[in-house]
Amino acid sequence: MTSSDFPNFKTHFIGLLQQASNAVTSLEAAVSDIELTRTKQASHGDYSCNLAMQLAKPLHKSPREIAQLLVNALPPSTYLEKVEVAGAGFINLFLKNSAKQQFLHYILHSKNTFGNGTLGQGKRIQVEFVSANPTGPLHVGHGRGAAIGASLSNILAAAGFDVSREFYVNDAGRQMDILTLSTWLRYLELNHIHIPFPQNAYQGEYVKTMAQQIFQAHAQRYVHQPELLLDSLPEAVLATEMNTDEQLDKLIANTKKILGQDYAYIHNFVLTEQLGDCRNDLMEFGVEFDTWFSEQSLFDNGLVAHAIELLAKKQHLYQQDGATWFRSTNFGDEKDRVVQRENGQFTYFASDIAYHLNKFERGFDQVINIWGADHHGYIPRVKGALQALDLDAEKLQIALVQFAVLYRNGKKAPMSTRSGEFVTLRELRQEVGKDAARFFYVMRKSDQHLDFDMDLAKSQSNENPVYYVQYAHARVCSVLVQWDGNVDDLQDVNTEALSSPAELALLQKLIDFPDTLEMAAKEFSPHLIAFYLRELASEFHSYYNSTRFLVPEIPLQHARLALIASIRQTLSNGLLLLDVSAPDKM
RNA sequence: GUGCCCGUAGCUCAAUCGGAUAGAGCACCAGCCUUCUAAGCUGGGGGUUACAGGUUCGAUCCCUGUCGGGCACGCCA
Repeated sequence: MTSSDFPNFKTHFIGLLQQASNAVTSLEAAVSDIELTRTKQASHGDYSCNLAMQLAKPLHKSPREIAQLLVNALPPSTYLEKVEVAGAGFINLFLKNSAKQQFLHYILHSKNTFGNGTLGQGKRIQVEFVSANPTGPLHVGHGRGAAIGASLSNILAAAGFDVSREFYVNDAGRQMDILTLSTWLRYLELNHIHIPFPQNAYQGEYVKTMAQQIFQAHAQRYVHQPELLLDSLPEAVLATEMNTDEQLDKLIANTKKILGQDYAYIHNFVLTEQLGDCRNDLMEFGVEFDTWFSEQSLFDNGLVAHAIELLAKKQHLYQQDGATWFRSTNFGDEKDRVVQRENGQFTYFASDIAYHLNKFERGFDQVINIWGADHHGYIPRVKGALQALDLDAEKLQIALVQFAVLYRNGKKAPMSTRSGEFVTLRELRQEVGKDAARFFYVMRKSDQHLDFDMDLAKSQSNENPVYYVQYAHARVCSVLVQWDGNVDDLQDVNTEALSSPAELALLQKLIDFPDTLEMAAKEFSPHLIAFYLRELASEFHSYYNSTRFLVPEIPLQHARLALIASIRQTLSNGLLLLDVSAPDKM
């Protein structure tokens, strides 16, 4: 038997049920998408089908009666032990033990490709995630998007998609100007020039670090005329504190005027610095991108103006109060949106339209944005813009990740980048470790709120579920080392001896892996992989405690070793999807 | 005020997009190491799925309402 000729049981049985359905009912009454689910109880067989219940109404017969007709019409299968009608009209399928036992050959031949599927059919899919403003270190909230995006990308790749990972760099906006100003003010302080530091500028220590770097490299090179900085700001303000947006904007404008060409240097320095830090941080978290896409480049290449012109040409824009508006209400948005301000500047939305147009022009079959839940109100206008440009908005799918609320010392911790009071992703990694953090993040469904208790995460780092899974992997490795044989020799051994309930349950669990992976890809749900791994590890640990593997009877020993080697392979493949290591020893 | 998300065991979360007796972990109680790793295993108590109706063979899931929590509602990014 080779790895490629093993059928997907689920697909195989759905095909048989489809044939039975065609024999029993007419085309118009037929159910288009036959569902086959795994059973929760062994007495219900391995797979269950509710087709008969769905056909009860159109056929005007009782579900059990239809179920029996379907069973009678079911073509024979070499993998089926028996088929039963049960309960309200379920059709329960029982897999032959031999089919389960032989599945191990498939796993051991497939090795690290076991679980991979063809759902994606090589379609090009882009996943954009994190895309945090490069104005400070990533915090634990960004970590969640990073972990989910990276794991989902891996899952989609395993499911047969051609995945491109992208980080959208917001390097063109006001936030970058505020960071530039903040750094310059700190730099001036190092030159003993003290100007009140605005409350709403970036307070973090990392700003001082960057100022220090500039100071060390260039001394007083960028001091210029700081006395002009406070021009047109009322004296009264200076006496107290600066904390309004208008004051901040005035400071930025003055800074640009004073520094002239040198403004670009500082701006570029802080951007490069923060982006480098971000890239490094993510890399250490196991998250890498194929493309870092610059927002500024959209302006530099005229793509923003081009996108807006295109909308104008298609009659979706109008002028009001001196600004240019996009009629997004025509596409389900609750109000129209400004794309170009009265002062001629394009809005963030305008560059986002250009960005999404560009994504589509790059020819992706599907585009996924992983956004924080606070952006949900933004979806209708972006999809609306795509529709207005006569693009297929269905190709864009937005996966919302709910907020992570951080608790520290039993209290809600602030997470504002501006104030500088936040727990960074780097701190989290150092305190609980990369593996534990990555696993912890995907242990929850992404559209569920996440309570992140730092104290718990730290104190329980030894009880984190990730160690439970890794421990199962290490245990198998340990047994195989003591067996002292070649694992490849187990690929085709006779596995008929695996007949205990625990062994058959484990076999079925392994068979579930490809289906679980496909489901995770379809539903954008990495948490399914994490839960699957924990369940598989649980069944293994239980089996480990009840059964000896290195028994004298060689056929039995080899069969059991083939089973645990397959478990190890599956754990390893699953952990790899989450970028969690699979250690040989613990 | 309007819109979106959510409410499941003491706590943190699942439940294969409407299926059979709603499941795990933590915590609590009682056991298991001279045998392949005890970061493990076995057993136990824990629930009116926020509440009230509705839809149907069948509802944690779909619809309506109430209560409670989060988020978003800018010519900010």
